[in-house]
Amino acid sequence: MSSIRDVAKKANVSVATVSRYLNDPDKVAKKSAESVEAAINALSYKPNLLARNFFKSRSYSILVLVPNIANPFFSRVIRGIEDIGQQHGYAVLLGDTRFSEEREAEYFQRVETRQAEGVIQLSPHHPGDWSDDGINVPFVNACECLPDAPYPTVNIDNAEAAKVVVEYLQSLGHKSIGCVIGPIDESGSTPITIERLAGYRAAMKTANLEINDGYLVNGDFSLQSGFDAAAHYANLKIKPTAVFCMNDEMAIGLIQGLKAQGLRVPEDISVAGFDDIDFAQFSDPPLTTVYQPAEEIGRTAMTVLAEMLGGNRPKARRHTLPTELVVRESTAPPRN
Amino acid sequence: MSSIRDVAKKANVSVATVSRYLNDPDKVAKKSAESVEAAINALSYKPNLLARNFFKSRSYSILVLVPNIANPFFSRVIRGIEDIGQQHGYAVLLGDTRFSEEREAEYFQRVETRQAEGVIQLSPHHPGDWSDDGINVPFVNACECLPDAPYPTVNIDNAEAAKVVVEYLQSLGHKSIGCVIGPIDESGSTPITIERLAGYRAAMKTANLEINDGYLVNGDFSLQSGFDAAAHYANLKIKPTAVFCMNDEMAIGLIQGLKAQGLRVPEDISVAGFDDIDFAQFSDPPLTTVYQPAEEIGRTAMTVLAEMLGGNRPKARRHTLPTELVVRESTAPPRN
DNA sequence: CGTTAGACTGTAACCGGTTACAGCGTTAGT
DNA sequence: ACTAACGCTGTAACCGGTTACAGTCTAACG
Repeated sequence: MSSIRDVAKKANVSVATVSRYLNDPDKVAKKSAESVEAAINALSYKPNLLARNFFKSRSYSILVLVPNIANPFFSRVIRGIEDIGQQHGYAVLLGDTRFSEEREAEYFQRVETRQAEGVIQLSPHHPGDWSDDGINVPFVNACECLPDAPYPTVNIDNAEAAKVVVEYLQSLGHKSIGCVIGPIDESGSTPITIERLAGYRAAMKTANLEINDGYLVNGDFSLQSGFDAAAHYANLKIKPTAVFCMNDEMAIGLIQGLKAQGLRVPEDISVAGFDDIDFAQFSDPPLTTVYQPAEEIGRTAMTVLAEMLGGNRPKARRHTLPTELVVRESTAPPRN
Repeated sequence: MSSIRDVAKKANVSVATVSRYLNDPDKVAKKSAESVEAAINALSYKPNLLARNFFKSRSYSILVLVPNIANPFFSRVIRGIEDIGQQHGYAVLLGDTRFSEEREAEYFQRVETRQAEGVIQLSPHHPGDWSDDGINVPFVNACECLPDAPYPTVNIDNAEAAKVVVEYLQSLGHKSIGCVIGPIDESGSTPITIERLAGYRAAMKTANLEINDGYLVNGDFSLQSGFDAAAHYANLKIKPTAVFCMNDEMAIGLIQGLKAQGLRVPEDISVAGFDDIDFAQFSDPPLTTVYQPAEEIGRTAMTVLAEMLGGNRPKARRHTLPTELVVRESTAPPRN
């Protein structure tokens, strides 16, 4: 493998000239530039970025911590991150933590050892979970943000969005509205579940509607857990006439489960989801849900991180992106 | 930021001793080890891996080129790659190429400049597309392999798997069997479409069944393209009684499209997919498809790449993983 | 012609690890 | 007591870029 010194020798110039040619060609005389170029081609020289990055003490990489990359919502966020990252010259290091804090910590090491310059976290964990002395690395949280986080966050107004969905169900005339919730951690670090639940409760309270026992079912954001929830609802003596699911997978699973139980959607029970993943539009019936700008969340997070890495204080600490209720056919007025 | 020399000074030993302590603690006397440890803690020293990697001329990263990370099949493959990569100490650099060869080339630069040690390609492109002198970097292709590729490949027997699906449809009594195919590149570099099509044709030929004009519809692996294909089939005078789709998204889209056209699945038309993504089980009706071991493909690809990076010739050049027909309810015998 | 500014270039130090090699002290063997 | 072997340690070169600084050459100016 040829080095810059080989090129310099071949081109009869100094290494400094070669380096300058590579980084700022205007600084070298045309004649030198030509012979350097020729030497580079002759040796098919590629600068060793390991060396450059070492000297500059930069890795031009950022780490994305994601609990599950197979989740279509997260993978869309990552697309957005990747897109802007690429534009700024940052490579994306993937950290699929599989909900394991151990793996998360392992990955976080990469930053402390300079292999990544910053982190975008898609889970609700604080980086303080691993190092006591606060956050000493550029860090942005997207999607699941703890309240009053001491770092920039990019997300949507989960409580408000959930409230809008539930209010929409109420506007159709529903009074018994169930909810399939996401996982709840006893440590309380599951903000999106908590926030969306708060939105649900707020909407119910404002409308003076009661939340019966059995309306709330635990899920884990998977299709299967939505499917399983159907059995629970089917067994209730007084069934809800509508169910809000905290993500689209659970909603789609629930719809299938309800059908398996002999219930029709939306005639017997309306179902609404959250996220608006691609499949929402093609479920049967097409799913009423809340659109979350997944790629935009990723793009914003990466933009903010790039700002921080560029040495600037990010302009805003909290970025709240708009959501939009998408009404499709899985919701309808209740039968009288 | 403290360096190894700071630690050495504080611990009253040489940098060599500190380095040895970090890499092979048995080599240093207990007394030295203790003072080094104390110094490391006092300074909260973290070795600069940029420096280490530079010296060792290794990045401990591999690059994954994927046309679209938001595709649930690919993201499962990546999970597998990531899992094994982590075990071997390799970080995964994500390269979402968005089907752009330009982006692909940009990412490939990372390898030539030593920022990644090897590549796992999930598209059908040869690395030779970018550099003329063949493959000089550890390279593994997964999912979409060109025939006679001069590098290790990990995939399934696409033709055989497609044949099995179509034969299953035939065994139900179907004689008019359509096919929603994937994108076909005029340059011919779309192996999975070509192979699955070959399997479809082979099954039809063996059964002495004709492939009418209009049976084959172009798709692009998206839900929407499957949905659109439904209109085409609905407009045919003689409709197929069954349709094989080259992936599950198109199959799910097709089912919804057919319903929108007033056709019932499977009563009027049977539909089969390919991949067995999570949503297949929860479509309505649940989708008959071919299970592809996505994570296992990723794991195998990473294992092979790690072998190559370890300096070993990979034991096998071609890894063909088994598939399995998964019969669900989107397929049934044709009426009368 | 002398001076000076400006364009370009080369030398060598530097980044922070790793490691070859030489040197030291201790112990064991004769 | 001498030597050998062994365990441990420190010095300094090295990896391949970047860049501060000093130096050379040319052109323009008075």
